[in-house]
Amino acid sequence: MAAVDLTTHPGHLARRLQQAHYLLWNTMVSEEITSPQFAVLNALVAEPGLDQRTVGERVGLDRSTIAEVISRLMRRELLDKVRDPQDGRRYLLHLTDEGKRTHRKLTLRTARMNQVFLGPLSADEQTVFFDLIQRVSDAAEGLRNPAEPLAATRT
Amino acid sequence: MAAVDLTTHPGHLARRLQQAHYLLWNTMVSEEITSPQFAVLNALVAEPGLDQRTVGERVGLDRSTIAEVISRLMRRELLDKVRDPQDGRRYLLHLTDEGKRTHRKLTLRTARMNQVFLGPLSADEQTVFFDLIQRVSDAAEGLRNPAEPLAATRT
DNA sequence: ACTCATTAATCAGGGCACTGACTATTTATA
DNA sequence: TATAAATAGTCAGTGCCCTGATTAATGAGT
Repeated sequence: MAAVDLTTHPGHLARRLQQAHYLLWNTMVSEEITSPQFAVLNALVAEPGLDQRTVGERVGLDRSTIAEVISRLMRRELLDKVRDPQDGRRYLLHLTDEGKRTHRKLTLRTARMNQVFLGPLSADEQTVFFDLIQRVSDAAEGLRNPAEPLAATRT
Repeated sequence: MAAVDLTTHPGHLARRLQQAHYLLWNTMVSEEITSPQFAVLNALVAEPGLDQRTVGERVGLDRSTIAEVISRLMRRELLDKVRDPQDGRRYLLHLTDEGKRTHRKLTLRTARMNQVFLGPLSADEQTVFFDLIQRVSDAAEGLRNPAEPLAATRT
């Protein structure tokens, strides 16, 4: 009795959206490099020499996941990892030439894919789409660290 | 050179949205039962006696993933699996009493969680949110079986 | 200097998600 | 009826994603 309608569940919709994206990425962008891997390449193009933790922060991956993604990128020789001489705990990350080349190539394809993906929406709707998703994500993320507990409490 | 802004990439946003949801689910709904597992329970409340493949279709999981999810639910004794006497390939799935109880309990919690999750949006915005995500997902899903190769050349 | 807390990274373990290859059963057809 | 095609489910392999425990290096306070 009383089954719910999953199409009114944002979590379910989020999962479906990601699956749809995964599918399109695979056919239109790359079967080798995944979307999270591209995000890491992109972060290192923007800020070469970041350490692992910070890259994870930039692209939204926790310490364990980022370690795995980086090890795969290293296996493909798309980036290098060097101990920080200033701080022996850190590894500093840099793209190889091959890594930069790959990033440039995929940048074009992702742009095309995004157009197809968002094709069903008008320009205005696309703006709203970004805005709404971002606001929901940010708010939920904000609940992580009670820097600003919404449920009262001050002290 | 030329790093892109990931906040304009729907795939990246979709991933972040799902992560945000995962987090909230974990804290507000259950640490034992996951959102996909709940979706399976829900499908079987709506239509008892479905076979594996069809359940997967209902909740948007492929044959391999649904098999894993079901085996976990069976390990927790939330559902039963019986060979279809009419068709020896199929397994027919039914919730146990415990499964029904769990579904009922989680239904309440997910409703509360969805309210928090969507809290940042007005009622109108929530409607738009569902509509936009759904349209994008459906369209991408429709591209699954491309009549023509979209990998290379377009004409 | 020495202890102690913090921090970067790793590891173990569990779960989700896909593809491609394989088994077993059913069904269509030659 | 014998065989071929289709279908349900499993298995192997890869990758993403999280938590909790551990290790190594740093930095602070005494």
